[in-house]
Amino acid sequence: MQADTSVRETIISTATRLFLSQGYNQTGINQIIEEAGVAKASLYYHFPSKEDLGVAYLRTRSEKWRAGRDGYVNEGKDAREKLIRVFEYRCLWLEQSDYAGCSYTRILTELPQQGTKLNKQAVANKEEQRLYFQDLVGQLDFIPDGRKNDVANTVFLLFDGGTLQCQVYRNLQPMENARNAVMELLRCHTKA
Amino acid sequence: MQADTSVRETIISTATRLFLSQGYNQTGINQIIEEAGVAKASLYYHFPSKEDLGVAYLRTRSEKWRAGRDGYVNEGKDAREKLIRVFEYRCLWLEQSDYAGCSYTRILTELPQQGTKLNKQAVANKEEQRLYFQDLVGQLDFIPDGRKNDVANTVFLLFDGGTLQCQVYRNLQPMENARNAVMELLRCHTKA
DNA sequence: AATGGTAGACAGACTTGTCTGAATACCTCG
DNA sequence: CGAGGTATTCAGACAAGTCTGTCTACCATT
Repeated sequence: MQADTSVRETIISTATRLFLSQGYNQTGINQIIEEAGVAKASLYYHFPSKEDLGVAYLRTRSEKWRAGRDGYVNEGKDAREKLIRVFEYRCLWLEQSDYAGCSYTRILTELPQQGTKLNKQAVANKEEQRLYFQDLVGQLDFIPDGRKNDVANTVFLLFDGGTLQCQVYRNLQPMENARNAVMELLRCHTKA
Repeated sequence: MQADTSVRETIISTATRLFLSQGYNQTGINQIIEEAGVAKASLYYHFPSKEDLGVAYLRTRSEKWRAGRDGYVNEGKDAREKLIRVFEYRCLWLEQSDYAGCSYTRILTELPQQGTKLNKQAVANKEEQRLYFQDLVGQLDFIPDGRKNDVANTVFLLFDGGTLQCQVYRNLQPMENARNAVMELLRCHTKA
């Protein structure tokens, strides 16, 4: 088999589909290997345990998200436009996964026990998200330095709230509301 | 046994503690009966299945939340104060559960399969939450009728985002940020 | 020979739910 | 008050199925 359809990647993409649609805990190893069409020994050859597969799933998910996001967002001409475009790309992203929500959050909710490899990976991914917004808001020159943290926090809250509610209601309205709220928030700041 | 320490309620309160700290899927019937100090037959006498226990758990959680919230919130003198107080009570609530987040959201994430009793109950509880904010924002007379829906949606997004992030980061800062964002949002509308 | 893969039996632990059989509490009616 | 019937609770064995992970034995390509 070629590298782009290697067994390892087949396993990850099948696991991704199942974890997103059914949840991590409700997806068994046996279902993954059956639907991926690989042997159990092959799975355990590439991943020492289900948890390690879970970590690889989160890492892959994060890479894909960042790549797609950056490609879409960087077409915005300034930081303000870019920030709005994050929310618009999020809509595409959520639609693609059939409103599966945020994989990091879902893992954290399914496996709340702190300190495990999987939990740590999810927290790290969430942190990357937070820093991304902090960085982008930092580039908004019409916001005074003393207020940038507040704005970044609010944007992050709206992003997480929107993602969560899109998952719950299975449509894009909450994310569009979140985008509108961010636009309104920035408009308020240009006036004030 | 008296009604206030009935076996049924002991089971629910033990299940609540375990579901919140470990998650629904990762808590077995056997652990619940052991820690509650009741016989397995007693659990199945009161609840036909684990899922029914889960539904009772969500209902009880919702009742307690609404009672506590209303008691705290109704000390506010007007709708604006009340809205802020919801976020402040949420901080107390989250602290009490050791940052377990929103039980409805967690169930929806752990059991994404639509149509089950438990999933339906969780969606219904979330809907109650949404309507509560809609009602409260509707009473804000300084907001034009045409903008009330937008404001209510934003408030709901901040509430869900704050709850989620408090769960992730295990501290109250996100909820306090959410409260501040709501105050700012309302201030913006009094000016505009 | 080494590498990466297949098929599937198997171990051992865990899951929910059922069942037996007895004991206790409560409530109503005489 | 007392008796009988009903509702509730107990302890725990058991069924039937699930789960992760191990292992053997074999195959194909390099």
